[in-house]
Amino acid sequence: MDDDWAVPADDLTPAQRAAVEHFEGPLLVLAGPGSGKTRVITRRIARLIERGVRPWEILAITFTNKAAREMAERVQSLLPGSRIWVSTFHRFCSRILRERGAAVGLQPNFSIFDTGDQQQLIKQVLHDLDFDASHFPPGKLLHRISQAKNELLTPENYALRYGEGIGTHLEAVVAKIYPLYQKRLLEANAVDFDDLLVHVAILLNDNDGLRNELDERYRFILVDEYQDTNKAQYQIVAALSQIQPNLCATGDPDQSIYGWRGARIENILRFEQDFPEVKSIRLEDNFRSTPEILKTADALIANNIHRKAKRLQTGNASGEPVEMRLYRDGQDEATGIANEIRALVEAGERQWKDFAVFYRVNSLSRTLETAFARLKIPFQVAGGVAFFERMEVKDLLSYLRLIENPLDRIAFLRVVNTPTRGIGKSSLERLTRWAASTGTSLLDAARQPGQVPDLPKKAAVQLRAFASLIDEFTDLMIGSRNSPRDEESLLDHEDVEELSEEGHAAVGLIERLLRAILQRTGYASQFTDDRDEVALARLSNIEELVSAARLYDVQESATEGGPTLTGFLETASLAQDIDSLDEATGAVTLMTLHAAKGLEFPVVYIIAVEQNLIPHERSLRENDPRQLEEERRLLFVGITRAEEKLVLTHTQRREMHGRSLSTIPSDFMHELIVTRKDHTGVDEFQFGDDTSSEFHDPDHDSIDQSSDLHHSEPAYERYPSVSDFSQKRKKTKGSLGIPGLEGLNLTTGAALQAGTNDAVELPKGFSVGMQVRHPRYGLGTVVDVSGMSRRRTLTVEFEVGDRRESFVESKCPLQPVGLR
DNA sequence: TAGGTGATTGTTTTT
DNA sequence: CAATCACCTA
Repeated sequence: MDDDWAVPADDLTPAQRAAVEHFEGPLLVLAGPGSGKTRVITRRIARLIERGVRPWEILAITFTNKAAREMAERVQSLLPGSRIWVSTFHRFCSRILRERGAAVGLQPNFSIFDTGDQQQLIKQVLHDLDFDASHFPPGKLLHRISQAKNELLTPENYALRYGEGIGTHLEAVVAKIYPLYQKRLLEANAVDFDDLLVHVAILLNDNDGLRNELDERYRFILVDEYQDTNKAQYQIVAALSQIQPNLCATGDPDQSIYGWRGARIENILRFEQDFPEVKSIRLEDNFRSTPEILKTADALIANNIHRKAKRLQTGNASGEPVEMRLYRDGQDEATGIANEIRALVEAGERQWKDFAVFYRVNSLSRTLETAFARLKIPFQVAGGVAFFERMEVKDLLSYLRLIENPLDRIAFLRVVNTPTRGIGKSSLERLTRWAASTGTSLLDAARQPGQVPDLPKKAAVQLRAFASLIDEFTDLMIGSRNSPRDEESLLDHEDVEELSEEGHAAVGLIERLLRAILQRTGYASQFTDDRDEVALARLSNIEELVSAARLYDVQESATEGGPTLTGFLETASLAQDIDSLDEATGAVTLMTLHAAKGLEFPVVYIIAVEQNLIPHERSLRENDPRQLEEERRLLFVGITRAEEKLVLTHTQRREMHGRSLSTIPSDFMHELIVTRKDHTGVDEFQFGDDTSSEFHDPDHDSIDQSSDLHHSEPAYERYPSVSDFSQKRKKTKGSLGIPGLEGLNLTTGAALQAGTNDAVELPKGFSVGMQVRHPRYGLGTVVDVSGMSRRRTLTVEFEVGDRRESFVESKCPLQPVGLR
């Protein structure tokens, strides 16, 4: 959707123009998919500025960082020099809290705890309260606490509502855990994701002065994706729109897909009651998709009962029918899609970046990734194992966190013995206990280990050394801040040389700090000894983190505040999966349906349209029609991302947790207007040499069973039996335990998995000289085999890049080439 | 104390 | 199949 800013307002529809031109007072824009909502918002902001509103009086909230960045750029390019602040709710709240958090007990350098940090913290709390973590899974407790926070329930109020004897057993436990959890967060000068919103909501609620000040300051507020705001976000927006009710909410109830994390679709539905003076505008013309795609989207969403009916119309030219394909299994599905994409690109019809593949759960990306890699198709994956959550990245970030916020006990415990310094579990236990009893922070306790009873001498020495190390880093940070161009004594020769080779670019604050940490802790050398895949991946992640730091340094040095540790850590904490996506990159995009919101692609595949995935098993459990409707909306969002071509797929069998299970078609299948194609009779090649022209176009063999299967059966009467999942698992489990099989190395673990119910497959039996293929490194030759049994190790020389790698046979993703 | 092993466990989606 | 965890040994 390219905006042509040169054209004034005559490229807008009447409805769009009305939204752009509306000046003061509340405005609700109900925007169907592809109706030019983003363009309306940017235009509107520009128009406000034209009318004399100061850029800093405008607050624009988007759903993603990426959208925020793009929106700021668009406004900038429309009205050069007008910098407006666009951000996500979480980022906005974080900024408020850095400035005004004292009232809720936060210092400006507070840490933001991610899910992993929360888990650690809740485990400590359970430990301290003598609860058994195995009986009260931390994840469940955290979920409850999160729900409570989303409802703005403080620990006290939660206890009042759900305390002993009032709620369920679990709730009673949460009522005990939650207060201490919250106390520990504040003691660590930290917040979790929910707190960012909750603290601000409470701040605004309790502090009229602050509320009025900010209300006046943000005269015009625009909130996108309003259908996905939760109670806290609602309250924040409402609090800032009292004196100046110039609130513009945009969104689409049919695209509300975050109910599970507290989003309230009602917020948008009742906007008109909340702001009686509201001007409401509906954008119903779709400029994105073909009529075929729109028709199937409309047919699907029409099955939602709790919904305001809406027209979806387009003047776009007719295109291909929407396809519903059946494959045999996930492998075939992935290979089939990969082959088709490759063929279309090679025929010159499409570019790689025209394609996107969506799936319901992240785990479905793996098969796709492997197939794409094998067929040498460039692709990018949104999310998956997020970069900032990788172990080595988190370790290094934890050093930074501890430097920034010495009270951050989670960060302390993470790095105090990383890399190992001989500070063991029991020493830390003693340290922690003493610190708690004296009210000392862990880092301060480590500075005076002599005070801690029963601490082994070695541990005491090491703790003191660790504390001085952190002090060193802190000095470095302060020093750098004051004189960023000083020569760094902590940098070793290599770094200095590297620097001078790169010219005179001064190393920025964060990069300098990271390099110092790496150098002084020897962190990276843990991985430099090994030459295995994992170690290499870790090293490259470290590299990537340093690059990210450098990028941040460079970008921020242009701003008034310059780079700060807080800023960098915040960027890392609030990073989103899709931030890293790059439209310009010539690659196919893989992502979850949730991540797809707000995006568009010429060709879209949605895979695994199967019962228990779409709709997801967990949304069927409680037999709650509202949850089912959210699943339907999720599929609706996916479908409406497609511009020209849409292919939905499902399979007969699907691998889950290493088991192959037969699938049930999605209930939504019958609600869609699609052309069905059967690809199960087709032999998709698996290990073929892809230099040959063995490509098999499935379409030529496929049977067009029927077109337009549009049943009108209501879906809600046919909930599936979910239980057979676990039953099947138990049944097959026993057959795997064939005694001695693995020890004799008759076969690999992977082959065993594949051949469970039928005959055990032949062993892979790699031998020297054999041609093999690796999903990432490509073709290679086995040059050495050593070790026995499960230690059996292969060394492979790859054709590309002079690469030589070793793998443990039972674990490596190598495939023999030329075997069937 | 560290590192490895075996066993058990789980599990949507994300800030 | 992972990731995590409790336990075991050097």
